[in-house]
Amino acid sequence: MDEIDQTIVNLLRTDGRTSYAELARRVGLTAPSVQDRVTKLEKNGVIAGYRAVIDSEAIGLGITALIGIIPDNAADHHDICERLRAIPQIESCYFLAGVECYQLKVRVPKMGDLERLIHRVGAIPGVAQTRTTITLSTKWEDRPQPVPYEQED
Amino acid sequence: MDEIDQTIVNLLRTDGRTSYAELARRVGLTAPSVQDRVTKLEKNGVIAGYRAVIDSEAIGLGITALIGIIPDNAADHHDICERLRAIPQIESCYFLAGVECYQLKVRVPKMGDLERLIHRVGAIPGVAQTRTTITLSTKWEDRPQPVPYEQED
DNA sequence: CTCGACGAGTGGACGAGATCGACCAGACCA
DNA sequence: TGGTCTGGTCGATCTCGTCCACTCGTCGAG
Repeated sequence: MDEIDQTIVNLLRTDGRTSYAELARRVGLTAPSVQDRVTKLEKNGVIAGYRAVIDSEAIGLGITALIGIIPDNAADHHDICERLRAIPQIESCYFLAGVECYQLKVRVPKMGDLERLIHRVGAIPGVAQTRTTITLSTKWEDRPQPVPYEQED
Repeated sequence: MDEIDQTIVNLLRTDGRTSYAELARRVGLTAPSVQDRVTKLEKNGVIAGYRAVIDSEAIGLGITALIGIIPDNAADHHDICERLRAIPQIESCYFLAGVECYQLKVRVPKMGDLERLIHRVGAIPGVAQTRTTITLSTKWEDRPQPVPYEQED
């Protein structure tokens, strides 16, 4: 993970379809060696994948909400986590330090879907309470910040 | 935005580097026509971009936190939003319905960076109070859910 | 000091993919 | 009926991805 790798990561982070040839030009190497570096970054898990960024409203997922989960004392966290994972509408799931020990980011087409989703989450054993907040607008999301200068891997 | 477009979007959403040729095979068209569709989807803003998914710990951003902002009565939301946008560590920013009218997702290398960040956010005019929650672990993040069956663009 | 192994990069060759222009078929409408 | 528009195919060409052989430092062992 040297400076060249960082540049590659930064470039792919802002445009995941940048070709190896283009990356090679930017970092001053040839395409095969860049490809080699990228392959290693993928193997090491530094690059976990590539995604198209989709406008969720455009594909009918107009409603975004945040759901906090307060567990009860007997909660089996592994079980809760697996049950949450099975719900496709939950796009992100964070385990938090606090009373609300999970926060979910969910997207649904309609309010009715959100209501059903909240009930489904609330019905998971170990979930004592949920607290849902609607997002009125997303100012921005997953904006890549530059890789800070990094020691070693 | 017909069924073929949805398939293309779903494929690119899970693997943003899928080639046009591969997409063409999957949807039963030729590469040029798929390319044409993708170009239109990009123009329409349905596809907003492509990103490599990076393991933030691997690049030295080991700490993720959620910061809620409670504004005061005189808050100028446009101004707050712009000042927040200027802070690179804020990867996502949602405008919420609730007492905490913004929620930020931030990533920093060290706890000290988080502390400075909280002070910086708290110093923005119109911000009455902030509430920060550390994420102990990210179970998953930005998992693409399939495009629901959709009426029209 | 020399030898061999190894990691990282280069250069060339070849097949696959991207891209462009020309052409075609069906829908729609005057 | 004929014109136009949209969305598709086909084929040519150029670029890109990918594999392989080779080179060049570096490093440790003998």
